[in-house]
Amino acid sequence: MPELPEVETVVRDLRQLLLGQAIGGVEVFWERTVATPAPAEFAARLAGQRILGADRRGKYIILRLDQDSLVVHLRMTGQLLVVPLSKEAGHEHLRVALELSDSRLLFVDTRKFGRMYLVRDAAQIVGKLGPEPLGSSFTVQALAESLRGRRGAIKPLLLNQQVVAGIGNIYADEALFVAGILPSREAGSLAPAEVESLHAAIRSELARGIRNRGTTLSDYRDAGGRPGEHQSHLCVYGRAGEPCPRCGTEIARARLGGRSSCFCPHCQG
DNA sequence: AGCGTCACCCGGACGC
DNA sequence: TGCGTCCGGGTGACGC
Repeated sequence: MPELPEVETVVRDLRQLLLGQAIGGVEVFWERTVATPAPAEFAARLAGQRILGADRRGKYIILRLDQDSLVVHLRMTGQLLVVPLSKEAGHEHLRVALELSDSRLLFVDTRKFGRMYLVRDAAQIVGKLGPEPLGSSFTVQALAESLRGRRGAIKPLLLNQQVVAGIGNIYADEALFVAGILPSREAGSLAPAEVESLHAAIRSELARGIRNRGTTLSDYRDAGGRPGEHQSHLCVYGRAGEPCPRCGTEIARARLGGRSSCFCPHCQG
């Protein structure tokens, strides 16, 4: 499932593969994948534009074009695949296909959650996101400021993209484990040293995920069709009932804000 | 404003 | 085996 490290990996690949290519024909097989504008306008406006850049903001992929930005969110099961023109285009769960100068860019998405937005300015989609967790504006002070006075649990707050852009369920659980903080802790009650640990853990866990080219739990592939390798490094996510890798206590699971959270009751007590 | 809940999807895991 | 049911993941809409 594409979280920030997977998206970062995809963007790096797209930058290698797509820059300078012009968009030709566009086919939309699942209309709802194109969130804006309507599919007919989407295809007409894309045609003829060149791809000038590929960037990431939070979990959004931004392809910078001559006139517009094509903003893509993969959600759970979306994949952007670059395939040679010579290869036949058919693909299971193919939602959108862009014909380029010397390849095809395919949006494949089994569960149909992923979305594409064609907009003049990417800020229309990503403008309200919080700071990049690996960027210089995400400081200990910025995190402390976001937590101040919050009565809700820390875990759901970490998933709030306006607090920090790009933390998903996997990395939220892992960062809280590394920082030794229970997911149910009241966010505003964290001591300064805990905020500092959490800040460091968020950055180190995301960086580690990127180094491993992302987490592959089921069907994630990067733009070259390869799975990531980070899943074997996870300490608590998806391991309820198994022993904690640090102390051996059984990993527990709880529901917070409608999401499942895995944690070690001893290390995170 | 902040916090919780739900809809959107469907493959896979599970129970019978 | 085959059928039914539930779960999960990110985001935005909605209600309190």
